[in-house]
Amino acid sequence: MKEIESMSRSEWQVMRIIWTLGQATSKQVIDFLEKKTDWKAATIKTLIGRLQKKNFLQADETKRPYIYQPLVSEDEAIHDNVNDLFDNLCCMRKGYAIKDLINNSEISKSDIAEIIEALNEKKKSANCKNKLATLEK
Amino acid sequence: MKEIESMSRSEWQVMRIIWTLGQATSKQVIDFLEKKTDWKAATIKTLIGRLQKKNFLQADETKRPYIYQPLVSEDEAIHDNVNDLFDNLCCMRKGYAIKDLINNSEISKSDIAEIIEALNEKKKSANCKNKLATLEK
DNA sequence: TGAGAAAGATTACAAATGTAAACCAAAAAG
DNA sequence: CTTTTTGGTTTACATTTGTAATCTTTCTCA
Repeated sequence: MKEIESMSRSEWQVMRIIWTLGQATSKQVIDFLEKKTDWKAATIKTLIGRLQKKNFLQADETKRPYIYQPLVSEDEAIHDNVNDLFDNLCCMRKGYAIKDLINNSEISKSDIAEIIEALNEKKKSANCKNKLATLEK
Repeated sequence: MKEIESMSRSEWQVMRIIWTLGQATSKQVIDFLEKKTDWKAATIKTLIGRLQKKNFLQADETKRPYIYQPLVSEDEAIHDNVNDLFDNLCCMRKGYAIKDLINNSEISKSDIAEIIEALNEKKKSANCKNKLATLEK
């Protein structure tokens, strides 16, 4: 598995664009990010380069404006990030955080249904460690 | 509001301990982290110092082994982090990610119930933007 | 009270990151 | 075909981060 943790915060921004578009040319990435941030084109180019070096991005170099494609999926990346955040979090807080997250997220009705489904499944096996236990290795 | 984003990954580890304990002496932090990581005591001291400088930690200096207290709550920090991650994520993916998160988390039965409650509330107002809309500023 | 241990402060330094200009090669335009 | 523009590569440099040793001030215990 790839080390998502080694992706820096600005690199993450670049990946976001490419994930959403599926693949993209540097121009596309630059156009989007110049609107959203005040980075110069050169900066974004650097970021793309680093992402390639770190093997998060791959360029199809057969035709000229290269087309960059992600080598990690957004799902995988989000998964790693969130889990890293939630790991070692006592379950009371997890519950709270998930609720908070849901309250702040737009989700579709069908997804809501699926999540409730998953929760009902969970209910069967729910059990909880105490606060301090979460600090142990 | 504080800029949680400026907390580095190792600093986050330190905060974790202090959040969980409520407050802590450097020794407590060091003891925990020396078990969990291979950082030297000096390293952890540096991290504590930086957290103070960044105003995430405050030391009660009235008595001698200082007692360090968080100046941001764990809930707030988690909230900022997760939301930052989920922001600009199209809602299909949010749904998926939340489900994934739930599947990988231990949560208590009562929290599960509360989350389901929150979801039912959400259901009423569910509506969704498309993928590309998430890239706009 | 004096010596050693513990805690806190200062200094150090390499690697990663943020930020970008400069340079070079390929494509588009005239 | 030359010129211009665009995309890609290299180089640059300050700041932050990871990692820690050392120095200094307090405690503590003999």
